[in-house]
Amino acid sequence: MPELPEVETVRRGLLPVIEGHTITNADVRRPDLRWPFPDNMANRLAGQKITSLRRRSKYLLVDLASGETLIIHLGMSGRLLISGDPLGNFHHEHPAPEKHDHVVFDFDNGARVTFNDPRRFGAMDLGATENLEDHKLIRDIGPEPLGNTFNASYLADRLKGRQTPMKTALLDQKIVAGLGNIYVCEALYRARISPRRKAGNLSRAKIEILVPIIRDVLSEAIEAGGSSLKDYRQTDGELGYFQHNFRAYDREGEACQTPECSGKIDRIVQSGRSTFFCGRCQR
DNA sequence: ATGTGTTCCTGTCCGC
DNA sequence: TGCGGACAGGAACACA
Repeated sequence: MPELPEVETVRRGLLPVIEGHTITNADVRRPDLRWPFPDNMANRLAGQKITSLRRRSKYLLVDLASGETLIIHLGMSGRLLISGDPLGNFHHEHPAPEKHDHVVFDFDNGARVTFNDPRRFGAMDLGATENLEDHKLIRDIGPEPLGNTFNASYLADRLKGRQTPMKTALLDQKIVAGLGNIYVCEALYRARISPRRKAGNLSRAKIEILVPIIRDVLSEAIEAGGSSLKDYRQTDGELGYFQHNFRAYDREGEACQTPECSGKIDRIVQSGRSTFFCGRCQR
């Protein structure tokens, strides 16, 4: 469920709490999430200092002093919760483990980070930091949408000849990293592109419009998440979701907000997932 | 290679 | 209040 902006928000919230700090203990409370945890994960984490905390697409990359990187994916329902008093705001005890608290990390500064994931579509793995680009989970992912290599020329090239609908193309992590169901709907809505439009048929002009819109949608969401970070203590240290106003997503039946458009938001299903769009202004 | 459907798992919500 | 079905922010995998 968390898409790129939510994962980035989690990264930013976690950064001041764990970077430069050492994991004193990792409590691995079940053998797997989506896949089995790597061999000996708890021992490979214990005693390790966090040298940096990065993000690639929807993956959090926790670099360890050992030369390994902990790769974390939140799946649909994964959350990271911070407890303790790492930033010296005020004191409280760690809460007792709750249902679906699968991995608990304790740090030398008193912080505790708990990975909670009811549906267990999340994942964790360890890989050599040096060769992380070649890791199975990372290697085929397309460019970061907020980076320079994601531009109209690149996207045009990737969409060329594709029969798949635009909705599906943008959800494909090999084409562009980090977009999920919500932000694909939002970007296509703002760009007035039909989610059913065959990817290979999208005009160059529309691609030129779409690329900066994808950037805007994601940047705005990160900013909204960032502004909620200040208050993360009040929200029980929960990182993973935040409130955001969507213009099309989950607005079935509501009036289209596009100026001069008298349409309403419809819901259709594409490759098994809900798409929200306005059939009147999105072409 | 490209496109599509299925699958993993739990929780919530809505209609009867 | 209970029950069944639809649905949920992901993505690997199997198969046409």
